[in-house]
Amino acid sequence: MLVRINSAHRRPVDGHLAAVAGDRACCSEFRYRRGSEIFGEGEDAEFVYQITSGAVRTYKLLPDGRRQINSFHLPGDMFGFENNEAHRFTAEAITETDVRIMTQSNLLGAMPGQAAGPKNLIGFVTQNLQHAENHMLLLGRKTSLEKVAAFLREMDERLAQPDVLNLPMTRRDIADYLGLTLETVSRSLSTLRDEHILRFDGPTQRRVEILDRDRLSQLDA
Amino acid sequence: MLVRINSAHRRPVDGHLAAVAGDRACCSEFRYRRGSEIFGEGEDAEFVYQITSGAVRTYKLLPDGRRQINSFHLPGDMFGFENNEAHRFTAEAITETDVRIMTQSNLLGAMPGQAAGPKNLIGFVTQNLQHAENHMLLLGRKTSLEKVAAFLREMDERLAQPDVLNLPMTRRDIADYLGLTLETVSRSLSTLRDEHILRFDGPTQRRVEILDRDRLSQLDA
DNA sequence: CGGAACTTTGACGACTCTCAAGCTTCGTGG
DNA sequence: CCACGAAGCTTGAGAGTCGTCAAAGTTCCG
Repeated sequence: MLVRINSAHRRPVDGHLAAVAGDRACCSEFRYRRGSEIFGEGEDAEFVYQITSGAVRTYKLLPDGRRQINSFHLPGDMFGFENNEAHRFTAEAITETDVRIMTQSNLLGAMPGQAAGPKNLIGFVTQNLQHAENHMLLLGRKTSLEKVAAFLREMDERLAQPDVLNLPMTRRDIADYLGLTLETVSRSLSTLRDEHILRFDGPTQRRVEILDRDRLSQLDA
Repeated sequence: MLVRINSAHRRPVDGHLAAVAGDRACCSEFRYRRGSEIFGEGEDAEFVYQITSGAVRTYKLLPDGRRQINSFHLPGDMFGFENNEAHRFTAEAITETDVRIMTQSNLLGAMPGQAAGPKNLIGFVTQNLQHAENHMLLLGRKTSLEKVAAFLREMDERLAQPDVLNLPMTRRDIADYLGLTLETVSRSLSTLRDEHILRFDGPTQRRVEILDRDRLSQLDA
């Protein structure tokens, strides 16, 4: 379910979309409910998205339902750019999520064609590629504990947390990101808790405090 | 070991590098011996490469030596483009390999800044990203037999073989590409042979004839 | 021609998955 | 605000897929 929350002409205040597009022809804002689909694999790619709040998962499915999550997207992240082709994966809101939207063609048209830098389209696609390359190493060659440790380090870094990680995704999401089952994720987290590398904060199991970043790094190969 | 085999001003006759660069400022040619390194992870990215004959593997290593091969590169393929940064993985010649080389800066300078199409840099990086996304699904969620079947389908398609696949890589290379051990790859191939889905051609085990593409596809999820 | 590299196959083991049960948390509606 | 049902999480026991270790045969290359 999609709810429009702003006028189509509201101007963005900061972030990549504005930087990339040169702050023009931008952006509608939309809100997606927890679990709702933003776009589906195979659909024509009409828009590019940037998260203002919430979190998004992008994934592929096998015919029998096995799922591989490519990446999690957090506030500030851009996703859905497809270079004038169909979406190659599905995007869903993990929690209630607000996004800015602009059309792919506006983004392309607004792009000056210059070379390097993280703010242009090549830099954007290259960042995704780099993440995918690192993730292939994780999926193909790391143990379950190493995978979970790497996941926590990634979230720790991306959420830039002073204190407690507030994970938006379920154990199953984490499992499908790491190529594990949710039980194995749970067991690995329990192991890290027993080793006093992390602790769970409060009643929920989604709030995690990293107690020992050094040992966490050691575990991640 | 690197051997120069052509004048620096030989003009390319076809393929991506020429198309991308607009057929100018191109290309020296070099030959690499079996197993020699073309560039190393972390090195400054000076050149972009296109294979004229042979095969190349690109991979990352964990500190303890576990290896994940990102991709195999075959004649016509371009690799090594890094958008003005350091190489993110190592590239090695699998067999004796001839490549065309041009500098990254020439490639960037020669690029007109326009938008879509598979022949420009964004299209090139996007192709790599797409391959990586498919490979994450394979690594995270497919069984050993599905992985080997997918590998054979990929090679069958890319080598565009009328008859027999002549695989340049060892079982260990295949294993490190699929996130398996060489023994598991060997066992899976034997299973496919026993099922009359493929047969080995001649004395070597590197020449494979696909006997039943339909059943091979079914096995690949 | 000889040795190194590669491949296959077997036996065994272990890491991770599957299946299951029970508990906790969350979200919705009364 | 509380209650209830659904969803999420943990933990255990057992099984299975794939990895490890080992040995022998084959191919390749100098």
